[in-house]
Amino acid sequence: MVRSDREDRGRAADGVPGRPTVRDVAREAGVSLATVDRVLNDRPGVRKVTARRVAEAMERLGYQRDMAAANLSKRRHYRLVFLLADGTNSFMHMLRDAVRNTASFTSMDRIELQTVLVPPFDGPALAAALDALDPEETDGVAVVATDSPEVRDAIARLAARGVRVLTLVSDAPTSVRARFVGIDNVVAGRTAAGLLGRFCAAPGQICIVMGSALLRDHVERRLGFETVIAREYPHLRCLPPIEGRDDADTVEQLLSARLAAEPGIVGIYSLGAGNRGIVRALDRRRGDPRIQVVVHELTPYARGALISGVFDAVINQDAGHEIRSAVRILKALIDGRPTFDAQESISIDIFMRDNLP
Amino acid sequence: MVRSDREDRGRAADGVPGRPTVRDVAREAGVSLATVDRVLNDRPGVRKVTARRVAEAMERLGYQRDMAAANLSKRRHYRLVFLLADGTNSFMHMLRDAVRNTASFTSMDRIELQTVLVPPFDGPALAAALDALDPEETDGVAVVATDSPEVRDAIARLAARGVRVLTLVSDAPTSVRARFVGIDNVVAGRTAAGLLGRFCAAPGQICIVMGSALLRDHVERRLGFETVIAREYPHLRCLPPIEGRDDADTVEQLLSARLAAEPGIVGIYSLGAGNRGIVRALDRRRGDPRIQVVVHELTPYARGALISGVFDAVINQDAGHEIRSAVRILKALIDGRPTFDAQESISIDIFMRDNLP
DNA sequence: AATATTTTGAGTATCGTACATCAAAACATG
DNA sequence: CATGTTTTGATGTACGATACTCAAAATATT
Repeated sequence: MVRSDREDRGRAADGVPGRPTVRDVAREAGVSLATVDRVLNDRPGVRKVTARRVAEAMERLGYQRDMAAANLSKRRHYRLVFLLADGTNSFMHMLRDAVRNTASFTSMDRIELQTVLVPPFDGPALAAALDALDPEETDGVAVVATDSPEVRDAIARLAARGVRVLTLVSDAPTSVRARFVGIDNVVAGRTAAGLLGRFCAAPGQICIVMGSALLRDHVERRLGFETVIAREYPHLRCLPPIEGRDDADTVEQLLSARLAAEPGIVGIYSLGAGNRGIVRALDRRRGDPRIQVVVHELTPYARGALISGVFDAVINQDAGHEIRSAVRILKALIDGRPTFDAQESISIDIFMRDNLP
Repeated sequence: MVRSDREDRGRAADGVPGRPTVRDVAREAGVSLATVDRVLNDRPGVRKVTARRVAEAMERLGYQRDMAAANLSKRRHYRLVFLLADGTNSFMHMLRDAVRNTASFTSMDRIELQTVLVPPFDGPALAAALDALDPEETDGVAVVATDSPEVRDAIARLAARGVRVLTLVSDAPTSVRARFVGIDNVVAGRTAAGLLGRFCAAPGQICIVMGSALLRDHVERRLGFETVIAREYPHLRCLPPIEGRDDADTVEQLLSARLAAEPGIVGIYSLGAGNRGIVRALDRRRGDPRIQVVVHELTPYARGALISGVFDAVINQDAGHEIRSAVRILKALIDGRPTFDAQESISIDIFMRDNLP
């Protein structure tokens, strides 16, 4: 009753079962190694007929280039740059830590990671940082994008000069970035609404706290959230969002004012950073009926607030996954390889007190 | 205002900035390449003083062996075997698919994956399958363990013959498996309780459906679940669990009987497989007050039930992550390398209608 | 001191690919 | 047909390690 399957594409070449090599391809195509090599690395001096013969031979044999050997030979180094936002944003700090952590493991694979910090919410500064990168010394870039025209153009310039660019966490969909690595923020907003809608049994108002309408991820989260609340939870109503610029003090001030002005608030959805401000604003109005709180990003602080019961749920994206995924995708883009998409989708994690990692 | 950090350990060796190689180590230690190689692959014929000199030289230079080059030279293949349960269990099918998918990508790294299916809930059969593996042709094994003495012993025998063994999804903690890859099932049970406790506002009984008390993961989930319900949701009471053997028909039959016998049931926690049986049993009693349902594993079927509103939440572990993690860990164990633990912890995913991937 | 044994050095081939050079062959052009 | 140009072949070296052989040197044993 024990069945067994081999999952490798074990092909017999000569006597040894190993994978086909360039030599096998050369023999199969009836050309020399040099020609196969020329085709493989598209170097000039091969007629298209010959090139096709080689390609067909590779097809027939199921030839797969051994990237480890190729890189060994090339002494190739992948030089990747991460452009992250500077400032007090805890999630950005987690991304920075993740880059540092990942770097120590990817150095074995000839992948070098570099972090560049730019001021937050500042399109021109980000564009300048992108332009400052030397395309001769950079193979790939992952950027937490501000969705502004300057940034789109700077990405286009980099891409035109042969650098692979992808956006991270916050997208700039109209740019020529090869890919976006991050969660679907509309879905994240919907998820928050699904939680908050169930948690708030009594009718009332929901206060949304966002960082900036310049950040695509914030805009998308708000959209998803408001849509689901309006459609599925008619007993709740969303107030116009507070823009706290991801800064705890600003958030505290604005939210305190709002809470004082609107006594009917039963839930808060904070979709950016500055969670300390939320806790401090809530602390001030002890005794009032319990407000349900859903926030984003499982920072150490948010974790504590979950445990103490101030926050009810946290929507999270795993910074480590995102960095590693960005590295894998950039490497694949640079190698001209396909990506393993199933592995690269970043999931929207829900954390409550009970399933904290 | 733009700061920049290099995260690679860029060391200058000669004129080129590359990493130190065996030649550098040999020079630094004042020995020949052959001796360095002997130390590196602990082959006999090196005095311990010399070995120490070499080790110190490697330390000083920060030498890191280039595994890609080493494997190229060794023509090493990592032969890994996955022992999964046969049968109708959808999650096992997802694991099988994940192995197949992963295999096509790991073959580039000289990693060959093989799947062996064994009858479910059958310790002796699993032990026999483990014993049937040829240690000469197997470098690593990942096994969905039945927590029984036969299996523990079989794992010990394999490990003693030099095969790296880890448990997958369901652990056998007292065995000598090098590691467990999977979620913390006690925490998963607690999470389910946190959800069901909030979803069930009215007092009543909770019906637990499990597969078998032989499976460690099921036992642990039950434990976590019952603990939290008893402690935090006193308006709910857990009935003695139903053992459905992960079989839809059995589950349907037993659950229907239970629902008929106990009219006060307000929630169901299904912690094993056989979700079709749950849906069918619930279909029979249309019109009665809505029962909240939390189940495990986001199979295509569970997905449909979430969308149609029969299930309220699904606790999931990502089969793809688990397989890839198992592969990475086994490879690291075989290479004698440290593992990147942050990457390898499998998270407990909560899915509701709103955040389906 | 003579011999046996262990430890070390030097050299070479190999893995699968990249890349450069030079000569030979094929093709095109006037 | 001679000439020029493009395409192809043959060959060698390199990448960073493994793994072997054979001889020399350093120890250990009697």
